Amino acid sequence: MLSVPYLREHREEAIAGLKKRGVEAAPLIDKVMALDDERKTQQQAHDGLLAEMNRLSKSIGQLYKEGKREEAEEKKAAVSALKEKASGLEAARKDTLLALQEVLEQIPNVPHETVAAGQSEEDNVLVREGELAAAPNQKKPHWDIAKDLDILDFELGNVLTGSGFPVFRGKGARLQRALISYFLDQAQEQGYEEVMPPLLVNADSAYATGQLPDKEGQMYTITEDQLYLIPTAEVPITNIYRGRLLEESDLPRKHVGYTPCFRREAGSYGKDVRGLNRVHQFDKVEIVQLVHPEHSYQVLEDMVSYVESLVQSLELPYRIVRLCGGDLGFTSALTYDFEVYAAAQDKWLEVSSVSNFEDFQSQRLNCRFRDDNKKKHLVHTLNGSALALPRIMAALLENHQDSHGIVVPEVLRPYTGFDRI
RNA sequence: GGAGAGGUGGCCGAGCGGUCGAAGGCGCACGCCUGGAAAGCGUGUAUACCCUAACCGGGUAUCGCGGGUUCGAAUCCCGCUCUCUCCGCCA
Repeated sequence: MLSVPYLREHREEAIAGLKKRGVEAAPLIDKVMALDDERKTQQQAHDGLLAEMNRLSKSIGQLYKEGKREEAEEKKAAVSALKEKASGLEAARKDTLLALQEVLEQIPNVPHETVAAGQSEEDNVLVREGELAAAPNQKKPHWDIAKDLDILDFELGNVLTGSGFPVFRGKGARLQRALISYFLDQAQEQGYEEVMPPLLVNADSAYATGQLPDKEGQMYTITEDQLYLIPTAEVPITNIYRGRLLEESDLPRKHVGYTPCFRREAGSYGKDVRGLNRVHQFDKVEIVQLVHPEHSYQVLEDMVSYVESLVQSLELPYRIVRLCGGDLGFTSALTYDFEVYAAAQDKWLEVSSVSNFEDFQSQRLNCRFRDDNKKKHLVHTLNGSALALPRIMAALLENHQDSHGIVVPEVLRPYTGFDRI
């Protein structure tokens, strides 16, 4: 979330920026200021009272030592009286703090200056486009080819779990694993440290990366233990740094992780749900960086280039768009989406989202670094899918098909052990 | 899951209910010393928020977390949590 000092010092900038999201921020910011002022006043009163009580209590000890019992008893009564007053003040202060928190949680991140105003994906800006390869001579949707080749079973998933839980099998499963290994190996070459995090996280973690409270309905919940299935590896990986104080020389921290991701996708029934286009459990390799604020936008571009190189290496037609204000995630300041073209469906499928959150996440994460002067600053966090598997699989099947089956891209062959399906 | 032991500052380690944000040591920083270094000596060395022009000074809170007792708690009581040891169960 945004910090109060930021909102104080950059009020107009924040209002203008948030307008690009269609958010009317002025009333919210005013409320933040008012609550913060109230909080300060209350703290002053409360602290003063406590100081008085502390002074008296100390003197009581002294009085007892000197044997002045009566005087001590008098003071005891005085402190007791103050105590009641103090607890009232404290309750009020807590309420104010909670109210302040609540308002802050409603304010999304301020979009970067390059973000266009806009309401939906219609307003996203095309950044660049890969070459469109020659269309395959056969155009079966991936769910049909997959069935023909017996590499993917949607019906079986229905039996085991429910819709949106496909079962990969045979060469399909092998291809899936090849993609994961390939993506992990590539990221390691770029200096990302691999991690295998837990797939369940607690509420603190979900809160720090912004899944709670805004996106609670999107996560599967283990109510008995108050845990959440991760919707993305971003959550556990970023939370490695929750509450941490780093040295400037520790930066950047670069991590890559493969995890299954679980999403309820509530409210999206009927929208592009065929085949692998939208599923409840999917595999994804995620890259995460924590960097010095001065470098975060350079790093964002680097991450975009890296993801682009992955998509290119898979010989898929792609395009990169810069999300407009309205399409931007709550916590992001700037996001690039990667879409690949699925030839048979004649559709663009989102396969990666690369974002700079600036210090919006680290504020909640409370992850800072210390510079040479021992001053502490919030780090900037970034992440990106590199890549999300199902739609990559869909695009591979649709774009690399011929009448005999599927041609496996060159880079994956060392991993699959076969060049055709 | 059961039994026991324990969680104190960057680390180690003291701490009777009162003047303890916390002895001492190590480490670290700066200074002195030295041709230079080591040793030695000296000084300093937690975090957050509030007051303040101030990274000077002052206030409040923090000794795993949360409650309670008390005029006053690192010190007493209760709950939780984590670590270690033993037992049970188990991929």
